Amino acid sequence: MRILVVEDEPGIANFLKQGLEEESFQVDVADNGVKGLELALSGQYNLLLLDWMLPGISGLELCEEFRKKHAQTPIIFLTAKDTLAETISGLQTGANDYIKKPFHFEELLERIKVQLRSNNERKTRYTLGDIVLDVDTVEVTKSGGVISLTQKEFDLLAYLIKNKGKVCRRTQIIEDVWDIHFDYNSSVIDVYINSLRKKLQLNTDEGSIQTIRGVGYMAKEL
Amino acid sequence: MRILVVEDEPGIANFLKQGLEEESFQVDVADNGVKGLELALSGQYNLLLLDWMLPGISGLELCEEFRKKHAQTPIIFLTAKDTLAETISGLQTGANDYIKKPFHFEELLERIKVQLRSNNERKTRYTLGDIVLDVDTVEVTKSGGVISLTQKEFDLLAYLIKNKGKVCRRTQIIEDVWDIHFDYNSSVIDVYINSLRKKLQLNTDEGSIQTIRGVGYMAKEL
DNA sequence: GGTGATTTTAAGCATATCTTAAGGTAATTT
DNA sequence: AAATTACCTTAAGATATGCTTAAAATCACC
Repeated sequence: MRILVVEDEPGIANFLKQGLEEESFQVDVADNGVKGLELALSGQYNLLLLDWMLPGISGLELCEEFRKKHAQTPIIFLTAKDTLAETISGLQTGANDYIKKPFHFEELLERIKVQLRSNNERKTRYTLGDIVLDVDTVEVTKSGGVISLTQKEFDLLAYLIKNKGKVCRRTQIIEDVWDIHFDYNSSVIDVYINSLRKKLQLNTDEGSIQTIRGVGYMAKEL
Repeated sequence: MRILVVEDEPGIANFLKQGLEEESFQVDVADNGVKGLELALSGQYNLLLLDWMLPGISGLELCEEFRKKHAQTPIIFLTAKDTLAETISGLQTGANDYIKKPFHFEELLERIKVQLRSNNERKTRYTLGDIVLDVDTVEVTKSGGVISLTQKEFDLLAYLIKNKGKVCRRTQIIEDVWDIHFDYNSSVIDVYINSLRKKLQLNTDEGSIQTIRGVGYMAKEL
């Protein structure tokens, strides 16, 4: 579960990052609205934690802009007492919850869990290194950039990533992705693996698709 | 909007009833869990406000029982400090939010509004770029000018815009817009997409309807 | 029942996608 | 080291999908 924290006060930002990482979330921090929006739009996060007052783009603007593209991702605002009223009206723009500063970390944590639970009943996004595969939008991005895949390419990649870390046998792949339940002798899989590796520029560096000779393939984080 | 308050302390119960009625909610009060469950199950409420500690059936049990029948109605717990930890775990049983006693009425009110908003989706106007679709008036405008659409065209556009940013599969569209629940092999969707794109002059510029080959279509802001 | 608007079907066309096949490369076995 | 096997890569033919148009069927209203 990846969380993006957009907060300009380093003290609070670090406190959040550390606390959330202890709860085994993956946390990125942006210290201003512009950077925050950029990161958020990369679409790799399961939840956004936004400070209301930010230099550059305000949390409200960030929220509005972000919502145009991503309707699902939950957003929680961190808000100081003196801007509470504004925040509340800001909830109309698409935030899911807010919490007043100063807050107990415990409470924040639970609010996060509520959002993730109610939203993420079904997992819709999978990652492999900096590759993000979104089942809802049928879209694959690598370091934020969209990679255009065909349907079969997408299906195969999805299958491999969903089974990331496990070897997928050729017979399983041909059954589950191609829906062929009898003997086959074809190199379709090879062809598609090849084109995936090309399009995603998978060499040997970061998360890649390994071939397990005599067995099949495996998606693996490095 | 009807709210059910289940609270055994008369002071708090009256305070809530009065405050919420001033905000023009219709409020019923039950002073124990059994009565509360009974009323709740009648299904006439838009939101439940449950005290955690109740004589008879506890708020937790009430929540669990109620959720079996009504998955949608939002539930907010009122919880004393010394039962906070329990409440938090209680959120797992299906509550949507909680608020600690003592609380500011303002905050409770806002949390109620958040729940009612996010749940009720009473949204009547949707936008895609400079296209505005109004469900109430069944009218579509683009940069202010009215575009005349037929019923099916309108339905399809509404479906796509409501799911903006998410891919709508052809099978889903044919189910939800055409109400066809068996196999189909027809190009109705294509025809209607075509006529929408024509009437709305959607080329590639601003917010448009993308075709996701092999899957379906997606309305997307640019 | 007739008329016009709306909805659906059907067919031709263009093109993206899928599959096959064949020659090349790398690993493994004999 | 040669032979064998499995995999990679490329390109071309086959297939499927979507776009467009026009005509047929259906619906709604008078």
